[in-house]
Amino acid sequence: MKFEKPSDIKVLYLGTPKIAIYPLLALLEEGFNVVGVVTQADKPNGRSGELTASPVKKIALKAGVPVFQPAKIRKDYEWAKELGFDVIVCMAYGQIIPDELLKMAPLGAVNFHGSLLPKYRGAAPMQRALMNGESETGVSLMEMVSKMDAGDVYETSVIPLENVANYSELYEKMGAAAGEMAKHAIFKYVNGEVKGVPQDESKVTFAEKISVEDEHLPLNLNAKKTINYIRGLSYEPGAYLYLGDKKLKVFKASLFSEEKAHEVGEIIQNKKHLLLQLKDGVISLDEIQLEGKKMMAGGAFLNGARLTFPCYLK
RNA sequence: CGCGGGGUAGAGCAGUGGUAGCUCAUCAGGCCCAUAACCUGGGGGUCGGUGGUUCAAAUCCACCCUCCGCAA
Repeated sequence: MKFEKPSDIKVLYLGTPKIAIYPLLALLEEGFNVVGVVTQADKPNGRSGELTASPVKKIALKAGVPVFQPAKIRKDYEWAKELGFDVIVCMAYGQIIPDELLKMAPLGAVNFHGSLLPKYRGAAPMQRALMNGESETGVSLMEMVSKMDAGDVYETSVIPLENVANYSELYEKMGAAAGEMAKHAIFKYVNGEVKGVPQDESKVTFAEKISVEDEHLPLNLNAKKTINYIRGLSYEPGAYLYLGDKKLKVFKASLFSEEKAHEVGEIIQNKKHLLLQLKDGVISLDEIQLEGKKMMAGGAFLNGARLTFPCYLK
């Protein structure tokens, strides 16, 4: 059975954060018949505690698409039976989707994943790729199967990382790439025009979720790895070190010199740059934020910090 | 009523009742082969807002606005 045009195809879309709006917008723009959007429940936002709808929900409401927000989709998916859809498209939904629900889509279920599979399966592929200093990553359109991120890959789009400043920038690029792919790839997929390629199990790696401990910048890495580590966590959630008992987040760092004249973790006195000694060189902390303060340049921080030397970060 | 830290010169900060300061930036001049270095001098602030206490408030009290960290 062939579909003549996107409007003949009934799509159930699953997604939650900002990055997941790109494929949804692309599908809507192309004229797909999006019969439902599934997203995480509204959550209290920040200090105010106001309930806030997910970015994907906002788009769905604006487009007049019915929204479903099961607290636990593992148990709560009966509503989907009456919906009647041909295909499931997913990106960053945030819950594991039960096989029974996947099977409800006669033409299959696909997911946009933020890595070049089989590398970086899991929760934080973009951050891990940057932290590991990869030269490229990308987005993969893959079949959803019960094993996480293990399905056949239909299409990939490569994103070079050389000029990507940080995770936030990659996040935007990844979203845009997924959106571009969604414009044509879903239509080809439902018409059976693309062939799934099984993942090479011997090349599988995992990108574990970023934990609270991960956010604490380790000082035993070399300068290059440290800079990449910071890059992978910037601007959200931000890698931090302790200055006294306060957290000092570092959003951007650069190599300053290869000197090894001080102790690892020591701040080196300098008028313009906030310099940190590492085991194989000195890095400049260019954009930082002290707990309770705004983000600022390292030099600006030095103007008012009144540090007493020697001073250490840990 | 989740916990907590801020809002003082363009930037970053100090200053808890008595004529508003520091570092950087900026402007002028000087030194120097030269300089982002150094020296001298200058400009720039109704101290988030409103009300109150006081002879006197950036500083104490009340309320409000606003920014941020943690936790969710």
